[in-house]
Amino acid sequence: MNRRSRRVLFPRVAIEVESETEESSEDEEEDHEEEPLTPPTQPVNNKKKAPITISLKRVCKVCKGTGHEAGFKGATYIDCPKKPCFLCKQPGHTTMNCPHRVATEHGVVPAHRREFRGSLDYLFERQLRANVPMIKPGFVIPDQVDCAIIRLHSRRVTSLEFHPTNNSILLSGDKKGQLGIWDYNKVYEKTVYGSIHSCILNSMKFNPVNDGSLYTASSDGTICYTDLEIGTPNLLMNLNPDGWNGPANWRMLYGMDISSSKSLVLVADNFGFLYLVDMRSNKRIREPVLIHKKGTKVVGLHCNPLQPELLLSCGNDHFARLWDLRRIDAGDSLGNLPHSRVVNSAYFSPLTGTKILTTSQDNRIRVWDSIFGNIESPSREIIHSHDFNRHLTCFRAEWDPKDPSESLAVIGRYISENYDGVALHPIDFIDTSTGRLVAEVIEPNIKTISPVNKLHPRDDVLATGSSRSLFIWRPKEQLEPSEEQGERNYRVSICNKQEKKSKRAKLDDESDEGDDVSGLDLNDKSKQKPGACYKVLHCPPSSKSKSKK
DNA sequence: AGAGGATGTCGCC
DNA sequence: TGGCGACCCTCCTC
Repeated sequence: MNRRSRRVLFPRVAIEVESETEESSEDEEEDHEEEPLTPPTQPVNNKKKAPITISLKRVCKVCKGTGHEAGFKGATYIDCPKKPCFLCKQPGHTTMNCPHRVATEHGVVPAHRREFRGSLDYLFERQLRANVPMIKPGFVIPDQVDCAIIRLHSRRVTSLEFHPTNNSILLSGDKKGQLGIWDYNKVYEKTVYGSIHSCILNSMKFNPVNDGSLYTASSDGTICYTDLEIGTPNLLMNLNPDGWNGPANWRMLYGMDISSSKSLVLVADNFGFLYLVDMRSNKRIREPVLIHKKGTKVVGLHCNPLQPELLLSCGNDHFARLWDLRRIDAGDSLGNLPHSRVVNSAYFSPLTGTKILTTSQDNRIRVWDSIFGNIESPSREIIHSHDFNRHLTCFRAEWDPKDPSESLAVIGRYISENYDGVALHPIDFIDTSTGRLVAEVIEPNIKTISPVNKLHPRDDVLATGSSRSLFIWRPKEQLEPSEEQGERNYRVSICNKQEKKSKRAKLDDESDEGDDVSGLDLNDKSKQKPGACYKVLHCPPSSKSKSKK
């Protein structure tokens, strides 16, 4: 086709310009000013082509309407006013002035006091209530990055687990199926096993009788059992023995837990089925059981810490479900916990196992105070921004296993806040008994969202997976005081491309530690060195200057 | 610096 | 029930 005929066939182009002369100061319109806009001449032979309209009006990126704009203005995001609030999902206001955003109570919707008291309530009062401490201790918040490992993984982190006996070992799984092992007390001691799985490592659990080995479940449809010293995976179960036969047949494993008293590995797939594998014989026992709506993903499984027969599952059918492992059959759950959208996670409380904490895509964290009562509605709903699934690992609120009152939970936040001109996504510590936001933890160098968080079972330590990097947080008061106010050193190890690049530049003979670089931005790749100890500006949540307009 | 791609859920037909 | 487009405050690579 020559140039001439191309022009003839091209549809008519109309141009709309902003009518009212706005205070068009620095805006991008000037770019268009001199453009030789296609002339709407020669409308020959273009009857069938719809005219193209080029609009120079300010258009909202979200609703395409005029008169307003949505998007980032500096570090503050402006919502489209025509959409319901992005946080609480209610119409009539935007996230910026959502009452749940600025209130420390974070939007708690308590359940009505129930008059009904069944026999299980009495059982709870008689046998378990005495073990539940009534006085809540002060929370210790790990709010200062102590060390970090940048780009340990080549894809985003999907799961984290602390070693059950070695206090400073953190395991991490990623979207590629790789397994990272990091001793954060010796920051530069890290290993990545690249051939455990072929895609997303969704869940990992230690063998309760051998803490040197790990069970992992993956979207490749396998469970692997790996000795951490050797790193060679042993295939325990493979749901796709015939390879790829299209998405309708490819089975992926998500939720996994271990019932140590029954010596079982419990794992569930993306079609709603639960599989039971005996840990002694490494054989599957009984047929898979449909525990959620057929064809929907079961994303979480959790065994009750005190009652070995109780299992909690959650999934994409908008339910968390309670099961009795002694008689588990399709449709025969002990209880169903309804949600309005997908349930990302559901956990029993870590000590007594009598509470349930769930995270749902509807931007709500729900708490059931007693599994023995009426569980049709939660005791509390806590509004919290975590509605995002694509591109990111799902957000999950997790209990602090050290909190004797079983009320503190940690969860990353999707929505950003403007901290001194930088958009940061905090990690929230929430008192689930009141919904109060106990702390929002940030670090100016972590500019990516931190959906994966794990609190240490014994130490006051928080591990965070953010994009491909890992961070270890400790309470400020437990760290050495800073030399200058507002600044602190933390140890950083940088991996992957950066490491290779640095080796090429013959920097690898430099000392691993003590390489202070003042005011370094970890995102500024040109200034990075491997194994350096960076001095960063500390921006504590208490002294942050949130700009709330 | 900016475009493009990977990616999961949901509602509509 | 299945296909498809919309969602839309990501993050990485080229």
